[in-house]
Amino acid sequence: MSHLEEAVRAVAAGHGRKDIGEICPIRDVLDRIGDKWSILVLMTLAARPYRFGELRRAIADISQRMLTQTLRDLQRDGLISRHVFPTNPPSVEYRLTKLGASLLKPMAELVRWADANHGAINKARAQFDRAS
Amino acid sequence: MSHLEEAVRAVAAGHGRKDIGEICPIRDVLDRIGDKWSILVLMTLAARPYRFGELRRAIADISQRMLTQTLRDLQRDGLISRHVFPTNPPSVEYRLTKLGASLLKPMAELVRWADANHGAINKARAQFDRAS
DNA sequence: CGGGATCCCTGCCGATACTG
DNA sequence: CAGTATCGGCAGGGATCCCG
Repeated sequence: MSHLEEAVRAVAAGHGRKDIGEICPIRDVLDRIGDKWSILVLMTLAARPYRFGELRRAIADISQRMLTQTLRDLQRDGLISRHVFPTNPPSVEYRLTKLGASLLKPMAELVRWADANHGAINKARAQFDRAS
Repeated sequence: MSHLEEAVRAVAAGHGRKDIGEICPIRDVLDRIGDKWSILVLMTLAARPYRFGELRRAIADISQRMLTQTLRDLQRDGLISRHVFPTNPPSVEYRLTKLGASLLKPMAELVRWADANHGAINKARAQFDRAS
């Protein structure tokens, strides 16, 4: 919890900067966690390597534009690796890096929490909405 | 990890629905985690209850519009509670609920991960950017 | 003090069409 | 197959003004 307190105090101090990312690497990570598709891609790749089209079919709702962009961002952050096989037609495979795999552990904690508590959340929402 | 696999397979199956939230409560939670201010507010409230103006000063970069909205959403989800004291001028206090406090634990894991690995991420980014 | 209402602009993201 | 390029809608969120 001391990391939290640290971050909090850094923010509380104002710190003279505009970009929270500068004082708090957490934002950086959360921006990736928070975006619409990153997690889904990482979770899918947790099972095994996938090719582009495979991923597209596996996630289904994602547009190819977003899949491309998400993959590039994840690769840029070193969370997945990209392997091109110069076949014809070309074939590209994506897989988790060690870094990416290590992120899955804390993420699984969050998933477990969500799974265990989304009932309570929905109840709270219903009650809140009833009161207004 | 079985929850992950489950979610993955549910998504992979297509499932015939458009809204991921319906098949995967994770999205619900992640949307809140991912938004710009929720976590910062929760982390701040982890230390002690805060009044509205106090929070505003503590987080500093947040606009009062977003603070209001973030607090309402968090309250709606049952993560924080709101206590009005009919003094003059009025005084409103926010504090974590048990549910909110329980979320802080898995979040701390993520924070720890981010803290431990943002160096590797930045290195990966720099290398990726150099290669293009 | 603790908000609500309004204006406005930026960036996310989907749809579509094209390329090696 | 595995992308890139372009257009456009619309929601997130900042700035500002107002109110009890």
